[in-house]
Amino acid sequence: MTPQRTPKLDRAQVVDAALRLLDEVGLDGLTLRAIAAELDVKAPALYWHFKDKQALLDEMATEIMRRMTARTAEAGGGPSEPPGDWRTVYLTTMRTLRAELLRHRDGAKVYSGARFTDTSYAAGLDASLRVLMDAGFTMATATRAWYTAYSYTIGYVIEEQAMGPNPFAGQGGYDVEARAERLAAHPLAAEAGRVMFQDFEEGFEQGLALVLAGVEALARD
Amino acid sequence: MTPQRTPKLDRAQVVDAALRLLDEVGLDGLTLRAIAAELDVKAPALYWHFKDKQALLDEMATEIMRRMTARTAEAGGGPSEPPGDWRTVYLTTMRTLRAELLRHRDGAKVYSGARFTDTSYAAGLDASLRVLMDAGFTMATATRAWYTAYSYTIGYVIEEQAMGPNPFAGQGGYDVEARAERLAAHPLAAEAGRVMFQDFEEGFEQGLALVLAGVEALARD
DNA sequence: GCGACCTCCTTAACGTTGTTAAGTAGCCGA
DNA sequence: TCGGCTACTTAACAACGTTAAGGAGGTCGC
Repeated sequence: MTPQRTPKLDRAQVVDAALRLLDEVGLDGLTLRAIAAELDVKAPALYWHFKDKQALLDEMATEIMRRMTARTAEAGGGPSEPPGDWRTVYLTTMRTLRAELLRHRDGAKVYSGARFTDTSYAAGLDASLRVLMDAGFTMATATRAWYTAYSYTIGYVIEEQAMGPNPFAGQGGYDVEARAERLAAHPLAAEAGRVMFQDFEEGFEQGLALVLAGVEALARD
Repeated sequence: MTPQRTPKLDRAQVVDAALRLLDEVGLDGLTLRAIAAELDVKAPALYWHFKDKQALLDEMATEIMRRMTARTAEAGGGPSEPPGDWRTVYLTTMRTLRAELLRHRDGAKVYSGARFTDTSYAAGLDASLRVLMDAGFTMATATRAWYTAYSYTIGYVIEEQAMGPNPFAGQGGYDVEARAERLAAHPLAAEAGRVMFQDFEEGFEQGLALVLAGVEALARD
């Protein structure tokens, strides 16, 4: 199409195209040939910019992380603004993480299966921990509080996205009632399915509030 | 080797061989040809027992789940025995889940990427919820308490196993100090790495205790 | 202005993968 | 003895990640 003069591609363009394609075809359908086609290029061209497919996936995960820290920073105010309550920062960080993972199909799988290609996550983590420690937490407790919510969020979104290819389908993605019928012999488990898989948004908030309550309980030891 | 008379294989043997091979080669190396070779059989033979590879992976995840519920049941006593404190049951369930995921290389990835092939998980879930509700929890709160710890455990083990191919290597799998040096500009983030990645066993326990504290806080609303 | 060089892509190909089609050895009931 | 079912084999296919070799287009030295 476009005649394209000098360097057609750079790493950022490839990552953008790959993330765009991911939403259409999912992680299983994300082939190098398809990504290359999206960029009007042949597959081996990608090897000029990335060592192999895993390196591209790593960069995609890093990009997701960067967008999350950027959004967290603007939500929580710049470094010179007065930091809000540590609770607000804590909740906002995890909500933003989930939102950014949900933004792409199989986002949590891509994210959790990769290693970051740079240390740009450190600034955000540092800021989060600073807020907690300014509130009186020790290093160890602040880290544990952060990592526990982090693990919870990752695990929650993985389960959430495993329910259906498109999380935007909401309660339509998975037939909760059919599940309940199958489990007629175990009424509690059947009813639990309705609680767990009906409203993921609300479910995430409740679990996150639970974790926060645990942090507060630990803080007043 | 063995002459093998009538039906050489059944589904359970294939699943066992696949789980055994998984520990050696990891999820990426788990090919149908390799699994078949393990069973002295050619790859297409597996299609007699499973619709496709995903069906085999689903069965593997289901088997992991079955082993977990079995171990949880024997740890928590049979259905007729007096159930211990709900806290004990809650903690034991999640510890057993983690232990069973760690038992196989990439166990958490296999587990979280699959759908159960039967409803055998329902009995265990039912029992767990029953204990919580006998302790005074509502249906909604008991479910939320269970699913939050479940998500946390899944997320934690995924991160844990992502650190290195073999979790048994312990602190040797990932160079924590090299990470700290890279993050010299962000001292809190650097130190956090030591807390998060040094001792996964202890780290899991602390996070689990945190979640439990949150459940208790919610219980006395 | 010309050849050498570097950048960035293409064409061609390789080995491996999941999967399907077709065939076949052994058993079982009629 | 025959037909048919079960449980496998052999052969083959398209698609995948990846590598090797080459070529177009620009830049630089001289």
